Amino acid sequence: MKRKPSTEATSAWIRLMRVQSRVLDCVEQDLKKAGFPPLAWYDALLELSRAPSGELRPVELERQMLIPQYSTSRLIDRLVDEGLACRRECKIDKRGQFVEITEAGRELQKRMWGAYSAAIEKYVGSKLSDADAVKLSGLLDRLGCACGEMKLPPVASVNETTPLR
Amino acid sequence: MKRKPSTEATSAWIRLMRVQSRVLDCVEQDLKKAGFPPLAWYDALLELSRAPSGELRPVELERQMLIPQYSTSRLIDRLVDEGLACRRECKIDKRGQFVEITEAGRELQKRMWGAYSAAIEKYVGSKLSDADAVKLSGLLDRLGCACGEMKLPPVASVNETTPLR
DNA sequence: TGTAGATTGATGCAGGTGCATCGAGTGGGT
DNA sequence: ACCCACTCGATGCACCTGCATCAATCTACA
Repeated sequence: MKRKPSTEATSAWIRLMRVQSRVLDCVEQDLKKAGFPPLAWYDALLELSRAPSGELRPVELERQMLIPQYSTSRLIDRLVDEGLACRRECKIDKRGQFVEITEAGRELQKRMWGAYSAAIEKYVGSKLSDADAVKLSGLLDRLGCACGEMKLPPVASVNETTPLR
Repeated sequence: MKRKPSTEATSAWIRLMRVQSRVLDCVEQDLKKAGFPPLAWYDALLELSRAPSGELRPVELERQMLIPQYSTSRLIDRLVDEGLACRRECKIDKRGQFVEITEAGRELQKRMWGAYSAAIEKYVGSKLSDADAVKLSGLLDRLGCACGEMKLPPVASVNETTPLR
């Protein structure tokens, strides 16, 4: 229980940290250079666009995106400010509300996916064979399930317009 | 050149993003609960402690840690504020300076490694066999070399007190 | 019904990050 | 010696995050 981490585990840890920040940086940089907002916005827009009638309770969005409550709250503020979503009252629970994606939001999400998917291909797809990508996913999954309920919900439904981070 | 990313690549990307943020969160949480500062401080202290005579130019530190210049500058401010390092003038280049780790800094680095290594064992070591950790490292390396000069320098020298992120 | 406790979402504050820019200092070419 | 381009490190600004806390509302249960 107090074992020292193996050199291999430590080395994997180091690479996990370095490589993901590196790759994420590259992808975000590409998106930014194309004039798009941060990836978090994309994730939120995607979740909203996939929801029935394009609306979600903030609380749902929060759970989908695995980000803290206050973070969701402010992200919604920004989306609303930019006209990508709007708040709608929730009649069944007056504490709550619904957030609905606008046409502009849907359109931005689709345009971002173009740049996003290209970046994924550039920084991941072109570096790994499909088989290796599968191996990598498998190994990562084992780590993920480690610390708490790993929630990787949209994985099954990855399709043309689907991915998010 | 304009290929669409494979489902496998996309799925690997999603997991890479989710799993690392999840695992990193867990580790940082453990350290924070033990009353330690953020991991970035540890990294800096480690680099300094490994440098000959415990001092580095900010510019070196920056290159070791792969973080932007302004970030290094402010991290050093914080370390100095906490008495973990001190600035020393650089006689050979009056633009520059040296940052030297203090005894307190060395001591904190060692204490953090205790908690840090335990966390790595808990969230990585215990989830993967050595063989799988090696496989994971290999796959990640291929991704890393992707976007720019991947600099994973301290990897070779991983030993008892070594790891960083 | 009444009330305690949980849930929803917002916000003030402190701190961290990215970006642009600055002033000081160096070094190479003329 | 001079100048220009470059490097080094700091800093003002906007924004983003984490934390703690708040008010409003809902729910469960006595």
